[in-house]
Amino acid sequence: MARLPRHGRPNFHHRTQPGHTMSAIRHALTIKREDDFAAWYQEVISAADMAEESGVRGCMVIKPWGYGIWERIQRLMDDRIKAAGVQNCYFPIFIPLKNFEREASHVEGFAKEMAVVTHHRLISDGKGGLIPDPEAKLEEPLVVRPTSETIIGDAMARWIRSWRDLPLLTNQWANVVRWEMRTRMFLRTSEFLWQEGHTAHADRTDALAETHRALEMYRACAEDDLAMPVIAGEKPENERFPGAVETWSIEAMMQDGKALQAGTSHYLGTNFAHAAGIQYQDKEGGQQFCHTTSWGVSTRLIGGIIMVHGDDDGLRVPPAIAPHQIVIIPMLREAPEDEALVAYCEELRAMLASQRALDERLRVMLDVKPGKAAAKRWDWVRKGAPLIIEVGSRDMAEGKLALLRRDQLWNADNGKPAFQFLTREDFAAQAASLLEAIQQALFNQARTRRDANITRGVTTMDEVAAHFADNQARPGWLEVQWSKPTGEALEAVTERLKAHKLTIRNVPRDGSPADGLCIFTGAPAVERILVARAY
RNA sequence: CGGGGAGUGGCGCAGCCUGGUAGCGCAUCUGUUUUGGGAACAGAGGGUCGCAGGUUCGAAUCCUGUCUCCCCGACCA
Repeated sequence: MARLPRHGRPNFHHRTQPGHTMSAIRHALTIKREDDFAAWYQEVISAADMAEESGVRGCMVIKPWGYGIWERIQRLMDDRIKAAGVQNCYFPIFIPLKNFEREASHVEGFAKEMAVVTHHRLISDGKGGLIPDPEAKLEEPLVVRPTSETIIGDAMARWIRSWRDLPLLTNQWANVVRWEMRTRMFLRTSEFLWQEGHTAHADRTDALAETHRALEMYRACAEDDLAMPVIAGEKPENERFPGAVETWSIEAMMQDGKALQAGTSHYLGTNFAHAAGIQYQDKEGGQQFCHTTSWGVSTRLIGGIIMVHGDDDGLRVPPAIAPHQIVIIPMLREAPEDEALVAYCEELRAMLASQRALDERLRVMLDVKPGKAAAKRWDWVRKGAPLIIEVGSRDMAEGKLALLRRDQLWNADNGKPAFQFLTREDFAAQAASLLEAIQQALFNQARTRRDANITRGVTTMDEVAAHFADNQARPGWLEVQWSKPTGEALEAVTERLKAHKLTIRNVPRDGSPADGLCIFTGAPAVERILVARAY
């Protein structure tokens, strides 16, 4: 597959549903999840018109539907951030190289993937092209931020004088650049959009509390807003953020059973405080180093939404983050009667738009773009609008409409779209609760699938190997017990896991205590870990 | 960054080996007939064949370089 699949009307794959009589569903996508998950993922992005290639390696153009979803995530996350007393700021995209040299493990972690600006002017190369002007070389190269700990650390050092200035709670919404070797739309792009929280505290206890507050905020956003169940826990030492003392994550299970790190929260100790000189005078008059944290979620979340909620007909957007929760499609015939039909639909839109669901006003779109209703319907199916309404002139005469729930698209009996016909008033009366039901249903489906694909009780590496050999289609995750080796012993463990393409995801925060032996060493286990293949 | 594959109208592809100046399906536009659930027929528009060099009378086709995408690996908040 050299390019993204088409998103026009597919050559239909007729499929007989097992257990049903001769029902053949004509899906809106050409590729099924079970046939080629990676190709399916790309087809969803293209078919839902979320993003496209830009021509620049690893960088994508995020189109209105994809960006609209990001704006919804931003809005809801920003509300949560501000509710915690964190204030938004903006810091420069260019960071002096020397900033990175101050924190050894930080630079070691990021040096391999940093974009560097070295010149500030172009000149003609004499052959019709442009080259950086050798006379315009920067005295000190500037790094395009891969993350902003170092430059925000400088600011914190300036802003913090006394214990009264603490805690200092900041956040910024920004783009960052990491020169990735292998990119995938939304999941790993060279440039991505994110939010990075940076906080400074008087002591370890406060900083750890903030680390956990952010983690819990991410769990709530993922589960309540994105309908994406996650497991919050601590990363093992080999997976820590460069420069962190503790790294915590939320991990979500994709429909192919792989794990996606959907958000991270780091306790940075005093590492960055020492590097940048972030100090305060305590109540006794002594100078103390601050304890800092950082935490972030990115446009990667959108990739997670696709792989958690998407189906063989495209994306399914949870109502809380759907740019349009309800799309009304009048069945226009390019005739005079269209005017009355649009008016009827506009009245419906107004009835809905004044209502609330999921603590917000309903977002309703009246799609009056010219074109056949059926074609527009499938466009919105592929985009994943939660509720799709079609109204024809006869519906209007009867005061009715046709309703299609994106999460219950097909009538299993005849393989046709499962339209419900109801009066405009009846629909308006239940629209809000329908949206809330869809939000819940998407979450429940995802949680049920995840829980069914976490395997516990595996106690030997032979069983691990057998599990992944026997369940290649969707191996899911394993929860195993271990003795938490460190240093070289941990490296030996990760090497053994790597043989099965496995990684340690995290130590679930709410997991049961250990009661057995370490699967790697046979020593008494101290905690349970999640092991999985990952994006 | 290593190995493999691929770039030809909006999308999916054929043509390339054996150079002769671009074709198919879908989509789009127009017309007609239809139409209550993903309409049919007819006609039309749309492409400097990723980009740059080279070979040649002539390059989508052969050669070299380069960019981008996909898969596997390494790497990776």
